[in-house]
Amino acid sequence: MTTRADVAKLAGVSESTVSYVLSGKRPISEKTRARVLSAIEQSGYKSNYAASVLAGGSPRLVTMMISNLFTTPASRINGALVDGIVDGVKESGFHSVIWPVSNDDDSDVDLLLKSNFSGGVILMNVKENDQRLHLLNDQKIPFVVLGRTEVGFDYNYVDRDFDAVFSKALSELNSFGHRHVGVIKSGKDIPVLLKSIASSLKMKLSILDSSNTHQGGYELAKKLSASDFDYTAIVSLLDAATIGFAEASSKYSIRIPEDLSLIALNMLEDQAEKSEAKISTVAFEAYAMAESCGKMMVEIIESGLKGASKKHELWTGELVNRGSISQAKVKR
Amino acid sequence: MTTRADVAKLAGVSESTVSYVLSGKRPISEKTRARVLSAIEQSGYKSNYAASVLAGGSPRLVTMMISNLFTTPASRINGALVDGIVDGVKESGFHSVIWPVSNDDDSDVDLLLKSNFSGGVILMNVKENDQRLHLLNDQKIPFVVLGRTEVGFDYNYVDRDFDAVFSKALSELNSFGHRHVGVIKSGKDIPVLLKSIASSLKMKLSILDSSNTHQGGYELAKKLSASDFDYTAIVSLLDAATIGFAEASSKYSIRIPEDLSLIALNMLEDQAEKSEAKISTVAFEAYAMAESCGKMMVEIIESGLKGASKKHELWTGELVNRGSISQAKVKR
DNA sequence: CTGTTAGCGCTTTCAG
DNA sequence: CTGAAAGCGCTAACAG
Repeated sequence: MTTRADVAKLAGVSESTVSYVLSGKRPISEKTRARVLSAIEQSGYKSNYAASVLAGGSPRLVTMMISNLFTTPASRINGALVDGIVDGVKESGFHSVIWPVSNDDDSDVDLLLKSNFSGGVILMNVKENDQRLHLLNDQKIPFVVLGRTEVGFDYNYVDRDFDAVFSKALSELNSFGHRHVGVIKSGKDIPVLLKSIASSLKMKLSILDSSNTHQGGYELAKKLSASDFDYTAIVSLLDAATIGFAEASSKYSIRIPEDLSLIALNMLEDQAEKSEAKISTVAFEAYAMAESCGKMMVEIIESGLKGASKKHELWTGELVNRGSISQAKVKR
Repeated sequence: MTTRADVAKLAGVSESTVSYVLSGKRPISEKTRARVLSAIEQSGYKSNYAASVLAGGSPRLVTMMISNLFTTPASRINGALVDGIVDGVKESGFHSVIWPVSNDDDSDVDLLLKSNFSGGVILMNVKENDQRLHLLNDQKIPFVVLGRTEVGFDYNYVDRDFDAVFSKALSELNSFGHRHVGVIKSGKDIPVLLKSIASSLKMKLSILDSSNTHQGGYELAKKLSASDFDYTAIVSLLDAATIGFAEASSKYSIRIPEDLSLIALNMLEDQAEKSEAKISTVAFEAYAMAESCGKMMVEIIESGLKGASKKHELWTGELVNRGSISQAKVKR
């Protein structure tokens, strides 16, 4: 194991100089920098993470805490989010790890805090009043949430601006003359935001309950085709189900009225792109959003003790109208 | 931050004594042990991971390196494997993290090796002659592979015993009188093992190419129902596709001959259980297998310098016959 | 712009 | 059975 002492000797400088060319925390002449760098190269020196952390260097590692990583119905969103964070963090010169947590056992969270080897943590899939936020906040560990939940104190997060997202979708439909809109989602309640926007636009909403799977959407389509409904457009909050729904007509010859408009809200840009049925969407730039979350995290870690300012970032996404069933104006 | 010094003072013992009650590496009288323990309790002392690693304590952390965590078609297997490892490792008193790696960029792997903060690494989804194995082996970092690949040297792994798995499935079918069997898988080649077992049983195999998705299986069923085939049984290597295939008949009224036997090989026990169509399977105890992998990893880390013995563990799984289409004997 | 040095908190000899 | 003390490799004052 070569240490920074070996490198220093090899380069003919002091040990601290080596540290400083590595951290860039103080000016170094080009000459010595070059010598040190080549010495590092030659010796195959690898910085020792534990030592650096112990000595007070900020841990160049961010931890993603994701519950239900594998239990949620398969949707591509989670993957895009993780990928985005990983890349965002990496671009800032940090690395990230995923810290698996049991869903209903905080001992894992505890352990992470104890071990204290990560510079900060990114939370995903937060539950209502998620206890982890409280723990992290109490321990004064830098964290940012990808998403939001109400906990009674302020914290850093980046999230989709659902207000704007819903507005965009409903306004679009409204401008096409739609007054009664179906909402594809799991469960029977209507998101408050959606409801209030609809009411301000004087539009009526009906719930179309479905699981977020290709098959769920397919079955929904089948059910609808056999029923009498009087909404003229659909807004979907489920990505996988939307694809199943939209493809039901083209692939399995389920008869869905051609003039039924369909706008997906929680769907990745490229996911919509790849789907055979052309689904309109208020694009969810999950990857980019997560990437910015990663960068924000690093920024916060680096700003360190200077007082963690609470930052928020909201993402909307453009309305991408891909035509097909979604372009139809109301005829009936 | 309370340190072991604080604890020592509180308990009225030396610092090293605290360390030793924690590690159990030397005999401690019951009295002092109790005093120390309660001092730890009182002070809320948390051991500092970085310091412990730096001082030469073995890192109580194992790293899972999983490529393609999110790009592979959604199957429940990966999730079960990760969960199993996490739990297995945890039971041994270690913790695990997932180290995201880009698919075709070894810099992530490198970084992990450099930082050198994890006691060992578990590799999943290894490719043919996976470079990571070489890196890990060169660096003499303890690792075990969940799965197998040929790399030219011996290493620790736990894997399914496909030989036995294939044997079980084909023998079962053979005993029912089946002589020509379809094989659901991606791609057109037949696994060598499967082929040789079939030939020793004098059975003929035909490939049924499908993507490993519910829909892939569904479409396969549709295609088959419209074609003339003369195999009387199917062995499937794809979990998601198998479910789609089997449910095609019950849910979407695709006509599949009732006497067509179906045995799934890469399907979780509970996955088969939950599927509506009762699919026979040589159960893949992915969770349990992964759990044992995690334990093996810890064992190897702990055995430490004593020379890393190469261990292998093979899992088969029982044939679970759930009836329905799979119980049919050959009639035609 | 560079070197010296005192720790970070823990593990582990060595010496009772 | 228990203590004292020497580092592990690095960071960040402090001192030029």
